[in-house]
Order: sequence, then structure tokens, then C-alpha cells
Amino acid sequence: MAKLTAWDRQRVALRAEITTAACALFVQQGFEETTVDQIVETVGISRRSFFRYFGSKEDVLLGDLSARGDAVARALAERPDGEDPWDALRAALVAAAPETFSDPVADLAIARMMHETPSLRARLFEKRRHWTDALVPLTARHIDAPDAQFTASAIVGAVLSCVDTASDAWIASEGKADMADLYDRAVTAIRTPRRQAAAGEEAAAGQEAAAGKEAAAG
Amino acid sequence: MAKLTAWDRQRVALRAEITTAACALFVQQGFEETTVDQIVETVGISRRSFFRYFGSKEDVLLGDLSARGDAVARALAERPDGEDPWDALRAALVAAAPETFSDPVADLAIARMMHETPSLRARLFEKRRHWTDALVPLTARHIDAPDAQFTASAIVGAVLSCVDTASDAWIASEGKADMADLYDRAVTAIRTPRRQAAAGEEAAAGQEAAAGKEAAAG
DNA sequence: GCCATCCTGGCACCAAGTGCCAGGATGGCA
DNA sequence: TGCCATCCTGGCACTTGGTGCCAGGATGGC
Repeated sequence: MAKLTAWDRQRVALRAEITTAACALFVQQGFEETTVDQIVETVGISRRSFFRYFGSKEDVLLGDLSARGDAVARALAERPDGEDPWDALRAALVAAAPETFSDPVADLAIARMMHETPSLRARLFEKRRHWTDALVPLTARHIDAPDAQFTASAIVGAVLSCVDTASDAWIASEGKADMADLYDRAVTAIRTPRRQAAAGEEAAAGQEAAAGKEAAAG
Repeated sequence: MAKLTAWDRQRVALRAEITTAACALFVQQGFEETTVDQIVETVGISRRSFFRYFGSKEDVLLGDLSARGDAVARALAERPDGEDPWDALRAALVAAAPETFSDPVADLAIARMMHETPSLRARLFEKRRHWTDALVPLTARHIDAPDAQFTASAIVGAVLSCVDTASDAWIASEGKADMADLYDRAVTAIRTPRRQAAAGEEAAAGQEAAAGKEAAAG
């Protein structure tokens, strides 16, 4: 199967070299301040070739993120049938964690950069949107309700939102906090009822309409 | 106070004219397929002036979104002190609803465009990130816990995620569904316990754990 | 009527991407 | 060993969004 030609080796090596050089420049002088021409010059390849290896400057940092999304989806697909959707998603996230949020030190700088650079955030969200598309149908399988698809969308959205919240806190903690713990705390924060009255009202609002009138109130 | 000079009038009128012309082109041939030069030519102004009125092509559609965010923040600030954060946020959203998600027909096309165009989605998320920054401290006020800030982040994130889910469904329904109803259903979907076992485990993870010691666990 | 202020257009410029084409390295095959 | 298809590369030209700069015209207070 693995017939590695000289091209393949060269390609992998060059791709790695570009990534290394680019990351060094990014960390050193910032993402937006680093131009593709600079990267190209450092590595010693042509501008045109760079864009053959990476579709965009952002892809140098976000390239393998799609693969990570696939890993989560694969892990989710293997969860047992009757499992609670939250548990299934959490397990899938953890299963893909070795490549999702481990890595020791230098990743903090990268993470902070993604956190602070608009164009990186934008691409990140874009990739994550594809995760969502893959995750929603797989999650719907864990929900028995007439509107399983809708419920699944809401849950997947909330889960990814919790991942975000956890990431933010993780970065704020200088990478010292534990990601899984932060995630669990975020989920707890949104799922724990804060007042009984509210819980009662929301339960009543549930499946059936409940709205329409509130819309008019606005 | 309102000393409207000829400049002001001209500015407002021109801005509106640009918006109208641009939207027409966008709807007609798509957002990405429409170039700034085309817009400029239709309106009869210079390219340079266009970018004086709108910081980017996307801003033509997303320009007033920051104002909407401010409206939500203002509404949230006026909520009574002891109120449940979810209720407060919902009320704030509804209070700002007249400019947040009313508008009858043509908005569906715009909404769908925002939903489908990557660069628009990106800017949208960017704007919404500013909402978050404004909303989190205002929400923390409604939470009494040692980690109110973190909890508030999680809740605001989840609420906006629900708005997203609702928007998606609203678009999917061709604008026929009721936004407030969809939002409530999304919140219910993520806050309703699906299995008791999971609830117990999550509750155990809860409140304490501010930071620090769990870091070692990682 | 004079002058500061504001807005405009036009120019040059930068950075990210893309399409196209010629040329060189690679590897299968005779 | 030589031949040929394949793949990759570099370079060029081009498009698009966006910005800095500067000269010139309209506006409005005095």
C-alpha cells in the first residue's frame, strides 16, 4: 500500500519544513505581520509552490484541523446506540483528544495566536462548521424525539460552544488548567438549573409552541 | 442638538444608496461574485469613497450589527438584579428583537446569503465576539458563584449558540417559523436532562475546582 | 468674500490568491 | 540504456480587497 516515491517523501518533508519555518516567523513577529513572501523566502521555494501546499496562509496552522474533526466524527459513530448524546459527544471528544488538545508548550503560543487573530478565528470557525455538519446526524441517532435533528443541532452547537469556553479559559490560565476539567465545568454551568421557577417555566415552554405571543411582546 | 448639515444629509443618503445598490447586486448575482468595482460603478462613486463608507464589502450587510449588539447589552444591563441569567439574556434578546430579527421578506435572502457565504459568516462571528465580550460581565452579575465569570462565559456562549441554531432552522423554514419559538426550543433542547445518571456525574464535577490543583491532573 | 473644514477622486501600493505555461525531475517500461 | 508519461516547480500575469497619500472642490461660519 505505502509505495513512497521520492515525490511523496519530498512533499511531506517540504510541507513540514514550511510549517516549521512559518510557525517560527509567526511566533516571532505575529501572524498578520508575517507575509507569505517572507515564508517563501525563508524556506527557499516559490510563492506559487507555497499555495500548492497550503490553500491559504491560515492553513499552515489550521491544516490538520479537518482531520481532527473527522477523528471526532469517527469516534462518535462508534458510540453505543442508547447512550446519552452529551456523554457520547464528550467521549468522542476525549477519544480524539490526543490529537485535539494535548501538546505541551509551544502550542500555547499558537493557541493564543488563533485566539487573537481574526482571520485565524474565522477559518477556525469555518472548519468547525464542517465538524458540526458531520456531528449533527451522528448525534441525532442518540436522541429519540420527533425533532431529533433540531435537538441534535442545538446540542452539538452547545458542546462546541463549551469547547470554546474551555479553550478561552485554558489560554487564560496560561495552559496550566486541565482542558477536560474546564469542558466539564462549562457543560455543568449551562446545564445546571439556577432557579426552580425558571426550570419550571422552561419545562412548560418545552416541545409545544409556547411562543408566538412572546414574539408579539417584543 | 441635531444640526444636520448638508454633509450629514448627503452622507446618510449616499450610504443608503450604496447599501441599496449593493444589496440588489448581491441578491442578483451573489455576494462573492459581486466586486466592489461593480458596486462603485453602479452608484457612481469612486472605489476610494466606498471604503470610506464601509470598512469592507461585508460591512455593507453587517454594518448595523454592532449597534444591535449594543442594544442587547443595554437591555441586559437594565434587567433586575436577582434574575436568572437565562431569563435575563432571553429578555434582553427579545427587547432588542425589533432590530435583531424582525424585518419581513427580503431579509430572508440576506440571511441565507450570510448563512452560505464564508466571508460573511466570518465577519458575523467576529461581530458576535464583541457582543460576547460585552455580555459576559453583564451576565456575571446574575450569577452568584465563585467562578461567575467562567459560568457567564459558558452561558453567553450557549445562548448565542442557540440563537445560531434557531437562525439556521429559521432559514431552513424559509422564514416561516417563529424565531422566539425556535430559540426557546433550542434552549430546552440543551437544558433538559436526558438521563439521570449523566446529571449526577456532572453535578459532582461542579462548583469548586476554581483552578490550579486540577492543572496537575492533566 | 475669506478661510478652515470636510469630503471626494485618483494614484500608487500592498498582500492574498489563482490560472497558465514552460521546463526539469522522477519512475515505469521496453 | 533510452523513451515517454507523470508529477512538481517556478515564474509571470492577473484579479480582488484594502490602505496611504495628496490635490482639488464643496460647505459653512465669520
